[in-house]
Formats: sequence, structure tokens, C-alpha cells
Amino acid sequence: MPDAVASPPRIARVAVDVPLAHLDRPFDYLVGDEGAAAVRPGVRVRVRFAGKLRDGYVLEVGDSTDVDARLAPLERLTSPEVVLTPEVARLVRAVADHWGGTFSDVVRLAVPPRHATTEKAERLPRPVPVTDAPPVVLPRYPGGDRFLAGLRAGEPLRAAWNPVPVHGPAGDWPGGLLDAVAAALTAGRGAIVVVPDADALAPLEAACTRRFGAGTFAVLTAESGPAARYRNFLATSRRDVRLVLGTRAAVYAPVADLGLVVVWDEGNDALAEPRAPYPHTREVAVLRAAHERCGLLLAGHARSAEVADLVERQWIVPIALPATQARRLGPAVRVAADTDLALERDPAARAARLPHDVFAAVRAGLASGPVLLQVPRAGYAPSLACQACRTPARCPHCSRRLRGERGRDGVAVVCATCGPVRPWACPACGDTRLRAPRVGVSRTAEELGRAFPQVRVVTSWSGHLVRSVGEQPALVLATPGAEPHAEAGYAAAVLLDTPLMLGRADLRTAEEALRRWLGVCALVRPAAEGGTVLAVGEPDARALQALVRLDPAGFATRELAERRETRFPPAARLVTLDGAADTLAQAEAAWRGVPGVEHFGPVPLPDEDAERLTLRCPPAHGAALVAALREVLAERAARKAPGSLRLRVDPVAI
DNA sequence: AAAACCATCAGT
DNA sequence: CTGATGGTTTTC
Repeated sequence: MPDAVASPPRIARVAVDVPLAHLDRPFDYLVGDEGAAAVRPGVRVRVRFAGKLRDGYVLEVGDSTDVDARLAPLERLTSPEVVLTPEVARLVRAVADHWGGTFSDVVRLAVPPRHATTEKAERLPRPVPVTDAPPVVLPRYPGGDRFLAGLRAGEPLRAAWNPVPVHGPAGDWPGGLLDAVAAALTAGRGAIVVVPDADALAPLEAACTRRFGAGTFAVLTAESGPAARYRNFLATSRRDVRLVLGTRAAVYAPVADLGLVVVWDEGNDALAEPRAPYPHTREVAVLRAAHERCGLLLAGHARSAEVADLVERQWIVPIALPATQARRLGPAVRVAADTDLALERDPAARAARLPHDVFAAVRAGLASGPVLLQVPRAGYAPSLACQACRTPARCPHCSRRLRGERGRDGVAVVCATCGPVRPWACPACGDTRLRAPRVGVSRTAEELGRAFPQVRVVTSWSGHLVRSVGEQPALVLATPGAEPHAEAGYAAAVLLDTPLMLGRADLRTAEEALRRWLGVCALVRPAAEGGTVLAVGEPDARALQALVRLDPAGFATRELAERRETRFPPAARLVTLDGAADTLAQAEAAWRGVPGVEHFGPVPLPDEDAERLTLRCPPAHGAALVAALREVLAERAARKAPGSLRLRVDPVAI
């Protein structure tokens, strides 16, 4: 008897949550009758996989399968919420492929854990963002109006923006980002703004509330806790909001009809995901903008070599003032040579252990407001040495370097792991006296406090952060990245010991130093209001010259040229492989097959029982190299090979 | 963690 | 040739 009336089977393709690289592909399951209507792409399901119940996401629902064997049924529908839209699923796949990871690794970054109570809670109506305010910041920049007009017309325009690094209206970066967001919203489309950390989120969120109204956007950060995080995520996936602000994971937000992705402080290393496969938010945003044909704005006071590369390839257009105009609007930046203090003739400057120029700038600044001093070392005396023979002082127990800490009764000699060390005697010459060749932020604070006894001294460093200071004159000492915001802008800022910041042996040292210094400029009043920045260091250093010229774009262009010459990212794909020596040897056959691959090492990793092999190839073969190495990981997972093998693609620190 | 698969071999 | 057995591979 013909079976003409039987409906075809419904088959769900499911991304099962297994971390094994060789199982990183969809599996087909039969959709049962009950709740079948709710089974659609993007929902969470539970399936029996190799005998075990596991979570998964439905990627597609169809009526055919390539699988010969009998299909297992879906065990149950976890939730009818569509949490992984097809666009985001595609992005997750692309990110996994680019960085040599698995879908399940990346989907964990993209979709927050389910929170059942939040899902059942009443769905509150959300106000619509008010977008009738005219743009305020981007039209001051050449190309800004064109970019905004394009976004309003729904064009997928891509730009790199460097706002003038200055406190006040000219440097209003949240305003500029929200100009672009408003344009995308006006076009009836959604937008995402990603920032590196909570410090950057606060002013952006405040600006967003002022401009679009409270509750008109969702904030996605890990810090807000599982319930709040899932509530804001659901508001996005349910299309209750069209605008998302957040940290790293927000770049994957399931915003419908996405018109614009914005990344602020695109060179900040907090945008590099610390979990496998270590994707970088800026590059994820680039992939997303390309896939979804939406607008892109990569912004920051500084410009990374990666963005310079996109600009040179004309994939993205720059929006920046010419450096001469930037200097007119920004603070006045000067370099003070690092003179020998023993030769300092000004007694007051010598007492403060500052060059005369710096001392004068601090005194002048204090006349009209707070003065920031960036000190690149935390603590009191970050390193100690023998007074007599200058041998670095080490802990007698664990032989780690000792440091000095200010206590109630004088300075204590401390080991980071073993605690106070007393008494200390030099193992080389027996002397018990110590000297501090390096001065930390609290020691500098103490000395400056004596030089300016009538002024309040504020210190801020990692672990002892001060968020902001008021308008009153104050000496504010901070380590890089810990600078408090000044409500009315700093009258002056001093960057002490810039050679120390430029001395680290890393590919991105100069780029990172300039990024932080420009960040300091952004806290200082414009030159027209007396704002000055004084950098103590070697005037010939390229990063310092770029700082004086307020020219992040020029610096990035030269940095990129240098990376091309030396064949480093973004002019090459660079991959590190960490594992045991024999494991690395087994992987060799895979990368030998890729054209143009150079290898370095393997070298032993400090504090680890593993070695690191570094591979490099032209960008055109990058995908092939990553795919070949991923194949090694898959093959190892399939035969349950012992030991670990870790793959990193274009790591931030080299 | 289970099921399916495969090679081997004793008992016809 | 068949069915039992045990180790290996696959995972829908």
C-alpha cells in the first residue's frame, strides 16, 4: 500500500557541546512530535551523544540527512528561546576556523549560560531609543558627515576613527561613537558597541542614557552576574532592544538586522580573549561586518598596526583630523630630556627628584588644577640591591627578587611569596645595607608630598585604584592604566620614565606605550586652557615623537611598514604551538606541507614542562596553516593522545 | 559512556 | 560456515 499521506521526517542539525576537535561538526537528530513546532534554528536542545546526554544548539531544521545509520531522536527541547541566530552561528564557525578552535569553545563565548528563572520572568516593555538629536562630534572630523549619512542610508560603511586625545567637547569619544550608533538606529537597524573594560563602559553607558533614554539599550558584561547577563542577552535575542553595549562577548550579541559594530580602544589588549581559541574582538568585529554586510567603526586614541593595514588596503576609511589640527585642539605635549639629577641646579627640583622642567610644569599646573604623574612602577621600592656590591637582593628561601614596602615603622624588605625577610645579608659580600635603584609610585608620592607640602597627594595603582579626582589642585600619581579621571580635566600630566615603558621586549611595546600615553593626553585640558603633557625620556624615540605630534595614524603607518619588513602580524600570520618536544615533532609533517612557512624554535617555556614552536607564513597561506594544525589537534583528540598541544594564532604578546 | 564494528577462533 | 568473544572505533 503506498504511504502517500505520511509527512516527511523532520531532522535537526545540531551543534553538540563536545570539546573534542575531531567531533567539531553538526550531527543530525530526529525531531519528535511533541514540541516539534518550537524546534527551530537557534534553540538549545539536549541530545544523547555517544550514550551521554549533552547540550547542543539546533543549527538547521530540514527533512533530509546524509547519515546512513538510524538517527537518534532529540532527547528534549531545553528552551524555545532562539539564542544562537543563524548569523551568529556562522560567525562562531568563522571565528573557530580562523583561530583554530572548535565551535563549542567559541559558542561558550558568544551565548551566556541559561538562567531559567530569568527566562520565565515577565517580559517588560522597553522604551524606544530617541534618535532625533543631531550628531555632535563626528561632523567635526573630515569624512565624519559622509560616514554618518551612509549609515543613515543603510550603507555598510567601515571607518577607523581617532578622536583628539583631550578632555572636553573636542575629545568626547562616547559622543562620537553614539553619533554613529544614532545613524544606524535611524536607518532602522541595530548596533553593537564593544569596549575593553568596565572603566570605559561607565562613561559610554552614561552618555547612552542621556542621549537615547534609560532602558533603551542592553549592557552585556560578565561582571553583572549570570541573571543580569542572561536578562540583557534575552532582551537582545527577543528583539526588545536594538542597541547593545558591552565588553568582549558583546561582539557576538544576537542583534537583529545589525547595521553597525563599534569597537572602542581597538588596540587595548583586554580585547584579546584569554580563553581558547583566544580570538581578538577587533578581528571578530571585522569578520562580522564582512559577513553581515554591516557598518564598522574601529576607534581609539591610538591606532593599531592591524587597523593601519585595513586602511592601506582601503577596506576601511580613516576619520581623523590632520595632526596640525589635532595639536590645536589637544593639550600641548613636550618631551623633557631625562637629565642626571645629581647635576640638577634647581634645589627644589633636586629635592623632589625631578628634572627642573618637570618640577616647573608640575608647579605651574597645580596653580589651576590637578596634576597627573604617570609612574611606570607599582609599590614603594620595586627592586632592591646590595648597597655595597649592587648584587640584586633575592629571597633566601625562594630566591625571588625582593622589594621594599612602606610600613608604619619604616621600610620593610618583602618577598612576594614568602612575606617579610629580616634580617637580610648580601650572599656575595655580607653587607646588610640595601639600596633601591628603582623608585615606585608610593615612594615618588612620598617625595613629591615633601616638595609640595600644601598639596593633596592621591596615588592609584592596580589593587588600589582611584576612579576619579575633582577640580581642586592635587598631585595624582598613578601607574599606567590606573590613571583616575579628572572631573574638569588635568591641568598638566607628566609621563615619568618613558624609556622604561619602551624597554619591554615585545612586538607591540611601542604601540602599547603610545596608546597609554595618548590615553593620558585624553584626561588633560586643551592647550587653549593651559593643558600640558610633559614626557620624560629620549626625544628621538619614535613613539614619543608621535606623541608630541599627536599623530597616532602616522605612527601606525610606520609601525605597519616595519612589520612588513620584519614579517610580523598583520603582515604575516604567526602561530605558536605549545607542547612536549615529541608532540611538536609529530606536528611537523602538517606545517611542512603549507607553502612559505618559516619556523623558530622550539624553545623551552619558563615554569612549564613544555616547549614552544613558532610558525610564520604569508597571510595568503594563513588559513591553510591553521587548518593543517587544527587537523593535527583533531587527529590527536581522536586517538586520545597523551599530553597537551596548544595552538595560538596571532597572539597579542610576542 | 554506550553501541557498533571488526578480527579471531572454536565448534560444527 | 556460524556464532561467541573481546578489543577497538565511533559517537547522528
